[in-house]
Amino acid sequence: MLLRYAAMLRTTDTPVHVMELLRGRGLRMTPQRLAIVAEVFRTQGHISPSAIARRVQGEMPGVNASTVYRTLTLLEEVGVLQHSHLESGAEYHRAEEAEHVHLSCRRCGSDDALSLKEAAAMQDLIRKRHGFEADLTHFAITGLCTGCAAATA
Amino acid sequence: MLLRYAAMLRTTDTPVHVMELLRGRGLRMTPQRLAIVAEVFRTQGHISPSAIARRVQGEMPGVNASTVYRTLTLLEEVGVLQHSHLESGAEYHRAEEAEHVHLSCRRCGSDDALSLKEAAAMQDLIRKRHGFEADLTHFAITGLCTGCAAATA
DNA sequence: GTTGGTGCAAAGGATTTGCAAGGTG
DNA sequence: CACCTTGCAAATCCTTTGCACCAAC
Repeated sequence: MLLRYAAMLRTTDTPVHVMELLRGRGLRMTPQRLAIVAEVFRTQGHISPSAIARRVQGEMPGVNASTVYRTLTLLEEVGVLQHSHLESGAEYHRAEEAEHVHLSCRRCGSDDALSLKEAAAMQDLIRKRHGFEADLTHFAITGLCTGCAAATA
Repeated sequence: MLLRYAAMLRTTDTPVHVMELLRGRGLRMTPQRLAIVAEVFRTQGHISPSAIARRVQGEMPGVNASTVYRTLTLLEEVGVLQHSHLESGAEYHRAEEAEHVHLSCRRCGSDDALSLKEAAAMQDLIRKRHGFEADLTHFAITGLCTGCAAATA
């Protein structure tokens, strides 16, 4: 079964090292996990657990939602994935793309990102006054994008 | 029925103007709404819908959870309450206390707040580069408080 | 073969909705 | 006495869990 999906490793840019990472911990790579990782990695930005479940089930019928949830939790513990809280709820993305600070417009829904430099400046500001080490990537920042701010004013 | 709870208006600092606000829109003040507003106003900081339901039902048995949800939505539309997204989910608070930027420690759960001045500085930073009008109060900011940051390092 | 994983079914919890009965202004 | 509100019950959603069977290594 696993062999049928091995090709996916190359064609969809799913990192081979995920498999090694799991094996190193005595865990196993299964077709389901492969499909789930591939789905998240293939996604630009973020994707919700239920959306992942829907898509994965589309290409690999029979995959249970509980498997998706268990896998996402596992992959986050292992450090492959990470989730953030957006207006729509929890959303997953590759851990490497975690250095995003989400700016989501509450009016048009557009999604921008703060640069690392800006994020660092904000962190410094918070650290200086509160000694608080902020993780600005975990929650989004809502507001109005340029266009909507102008339209509203 | 309503009269029995009128005293609450004075004893618990529930704003009388809420009643007037509702009446001005052709809406009605009911004992249930009064109890819900009082519960949120009595709370330091924020409180979840389910917690409100639990407490209100404690002092006024029979109040249905659906009433709580409908009331919270209504009171937010009217501008009396507002909700933010914290680690635990959505939480309500009086609209006047909205100028909080929540700093919640992911390790010990402590909850600090950014001052208006700091929040403004951060908003400026974001506005300059992105033209994005950030509302830093809607989502919390996670991270590690001073104590936990030291313990972790 | 071990041991970890998956599907299935059921349980939970948080919200939402339709509707008839009830209360407010 | 209109018409807004509530309670009730049912229906969704999303997520979690227990367990027997199955598959990865």
